[in-house]
Amino acid sequence: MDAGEPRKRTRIQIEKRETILEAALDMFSQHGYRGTTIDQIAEAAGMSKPNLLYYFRSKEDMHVTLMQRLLETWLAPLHELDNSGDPIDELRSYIRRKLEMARDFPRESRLFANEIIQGAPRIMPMIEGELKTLVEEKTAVMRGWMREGKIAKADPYHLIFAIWATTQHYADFDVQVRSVLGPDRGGEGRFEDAARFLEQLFLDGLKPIKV
Amino acid sequence: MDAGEPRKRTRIQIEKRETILEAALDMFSQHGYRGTTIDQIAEAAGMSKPNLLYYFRSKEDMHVTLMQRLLETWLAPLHELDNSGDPIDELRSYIRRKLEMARDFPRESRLFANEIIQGAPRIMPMIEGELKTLVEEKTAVMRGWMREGKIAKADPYHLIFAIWATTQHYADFDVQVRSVLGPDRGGEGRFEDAARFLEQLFLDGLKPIKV
DNA sequence: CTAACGTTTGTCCATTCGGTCAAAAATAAA
DNA sequence: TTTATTTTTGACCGAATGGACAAACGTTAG
Repeated sequence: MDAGEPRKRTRIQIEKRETILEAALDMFSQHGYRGTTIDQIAEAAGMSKPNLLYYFRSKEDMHVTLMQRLLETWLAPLHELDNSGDPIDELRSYIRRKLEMARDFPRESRLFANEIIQGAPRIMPMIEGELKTLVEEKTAVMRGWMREGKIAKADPYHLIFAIWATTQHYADFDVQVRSVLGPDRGGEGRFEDAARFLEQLFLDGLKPIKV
Repeated sequence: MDAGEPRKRTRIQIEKRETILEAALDMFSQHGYRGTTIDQIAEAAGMSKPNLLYYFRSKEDMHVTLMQRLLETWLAPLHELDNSGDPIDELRSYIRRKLEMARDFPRESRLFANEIIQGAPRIMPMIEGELKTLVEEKTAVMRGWMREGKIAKADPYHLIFAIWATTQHYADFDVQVRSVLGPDRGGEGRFEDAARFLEQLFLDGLKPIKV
């Protein structure tokens, strides 16, 4: 979006832009793009609307900026999936990292979910570009592991979807999860319970152990 | 919301209300509550805005009506989980039914997802009521199966979450799924692939088969 | 036909929202 | 200090939006 010159930014500009993005992330992830008003963001950021618009040309400008940063963070765990590591350990670690992201960056997860659910109107290119490329690379890795008999044969695309779905669920559907678990089991411990469960699910499934 | 008298409805009223709800479901599931305008719904329903407002008092009225119907449909598959059936078959069937719902009612799934992601502002009572009760009932069933050694021991709450997450993913994140799978694998067959994968995942997991 | 009731529409309104602008205030450079 | 530059704000604007309303239109029962 930045045209021409590389725009050197003041210290104040850098700081305030950060403050604004933080507030925008709060609002966008909670109310969605259309559901968020510039005034809301401005108030959350502790400044007036015209002031905010001095740092970001438009609402969409903020959203785009957030989205660009987001995908990077978001795909990091998958990037780390290492071809040369022990396959089972690598899968286990990937699931754990992804679950940690759901725990530590729920706003980012919801922002992403909001965008995808509504047809990814603003980030389709990134989905079809970076994300798709990375997934292709990692499914190839998994296929290798399957060929070597290190993990069971299964569709690697759907495996990745399943990992995404199960982990992000704890961020995106947080209120439902907490509500269903109730006050006693819905505390912070729910992530550890989830981690234990998911490890078992992905490694052993649910068939009874044969004796 | 209906006060006092049980309001007998004309044939026309019944039909038009249905048409409107259909259009509203389309719009709400695509653009979210705030992102949808009454004009959009009216146009999709083929009538004028004031005409639409003759059948539904307000935008929220439509949304609430949709939500109430939604949860019923949504929980039906879990309702069918039968204590007296064969546990493995029951789980398999539940997963399949849930996946079929994602395939056949993606708009409903997205509507629900939108609502939950944004903190369930309009359906919290239903989550804490019907949904929670049903989940408690069915987790008890599962615990019974585990006690009898019919399925492996695992946290039944998180098991239900995992089934919800993995199946609904194919509706809610549809554009991402299709985009990643590409034109050749992203066609209608993706649901069959998903069904196969999920069955394997939930029953056997991914550890290599011991020889 | 006519009265009663159900349906539809054009017009209007208050509010909200994204965004502009010029001018004031603060800050940094000279 | 003076000057230049950056930051902040109050006032404003046009478009969009949710909704009200009365009048017109259609339908049907008596």
